[in-house]
Amino acid sequence: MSLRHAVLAALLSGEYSGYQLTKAFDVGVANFWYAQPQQLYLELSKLENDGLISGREVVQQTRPTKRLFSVTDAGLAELERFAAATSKPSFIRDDLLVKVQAVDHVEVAPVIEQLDQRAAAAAAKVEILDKLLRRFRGDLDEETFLRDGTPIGPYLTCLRGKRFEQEHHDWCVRAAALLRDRAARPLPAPR
Amino acid sequence: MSLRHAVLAALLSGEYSGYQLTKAFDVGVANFWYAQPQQLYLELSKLENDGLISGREVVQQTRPTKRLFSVTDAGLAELERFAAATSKPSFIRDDLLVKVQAVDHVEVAPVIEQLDQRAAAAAAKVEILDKLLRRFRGDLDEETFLRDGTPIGPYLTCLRGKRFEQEHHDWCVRAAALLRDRAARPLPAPR
DNA sequence: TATGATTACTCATCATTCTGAGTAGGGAGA
DNA sequence: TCTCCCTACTCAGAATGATGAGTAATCATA
Repeated sequence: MSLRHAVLAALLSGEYSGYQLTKAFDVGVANFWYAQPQQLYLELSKLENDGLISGREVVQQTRPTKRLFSVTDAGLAELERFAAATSKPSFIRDDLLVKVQAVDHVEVAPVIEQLDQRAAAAAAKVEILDKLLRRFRGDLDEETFLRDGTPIGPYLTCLRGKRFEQEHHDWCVRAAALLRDRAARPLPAPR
Repeated sequence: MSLRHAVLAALLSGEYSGYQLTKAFDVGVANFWYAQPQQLYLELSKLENDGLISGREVVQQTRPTKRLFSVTDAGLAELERFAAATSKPSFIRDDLLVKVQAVDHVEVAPVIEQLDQRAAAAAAKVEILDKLLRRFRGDLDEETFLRDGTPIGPYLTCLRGKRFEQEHHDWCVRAAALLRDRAARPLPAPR
């Protein structure tokens, strides 16, 4: 039950509509959770029913009416409780890694292609996150911001996300180059 | 539907019983997937029913009888198909990151404590994976192994896992130190 | 003046993962 | 000898997440 808390945590940065959240979940928030729009809308209504967030309608002339949500005191208390509870260990769960694991026994070409695609996507993500980080810290340099800037939470998760993407990128590039090289040269037949 | 393929990929390295797999899923295999023992046993029986793996009973004197599974030709074909299909984007999904995201609004102490615990766990994981990597490559140095060694798949995923844990560790240590420092000094009240 | 993209959401259902509770025998240490 | 831990598994059901198919109005582009 943690999309729940991811949404709560995301709403701490201000009021958001479901739609805006779906956008945020594509960039910043995706550093610690990811979800489909439908899941977000569903979670938002559950959270509202439970009184952890409250929504207010905003009528717009040119666009459909939207509902902006913000965290209630009960929501904050729930986050407090959640933050103090023990968390599950983190782990990677990645289709592509499964494919690489099997690469000695299956066609390499499609795997290499996917590694290339991933590398490109990760690089793009790094770019985006870097911009986000710069926007967070304004004209402060990183060291200063980390010491005194606020909010520090989103900055730290963003930092983690950027590093993750960078590592992912580097690994993809390296693995792709390597597999390409091995495929080009004759090798002793894999068992 | 990918625990399925993770299990298949794991079984490529040889015959395993369900129990042995649960152990492997705690170390090497956890680099690309993680699952509870119960899930593994269930998945194994499904895979066997679908003819993707076949099991043989091994009676032991001193321990309970076990079943060792290996990938069938159909299983290999399924992996082949899977490897060529497009994969979903990877992302972090981590409770602790959610907590850090909210850290400006909740008690820091328990979050810091969890960061410490995570850092320690990640360091231990790095150790384990490093040993695994050394065992994989035997007396070859890394460069040579990456060029010519086999199997290369497990080595690459292991490498990725190690990097992930290392990054995770570093981030936890840094974030904990930072939050500790900020908590010790008086700061402008968070919004 | 179509066409497609964008904002803003909803509903239903399926797939997957997680959790708790058991079973059963052997070995090791107090 | 009592208890706990390790091997080796099973079953059922709850919780969580993913997917497909809509609705409906506005706006920009061709």
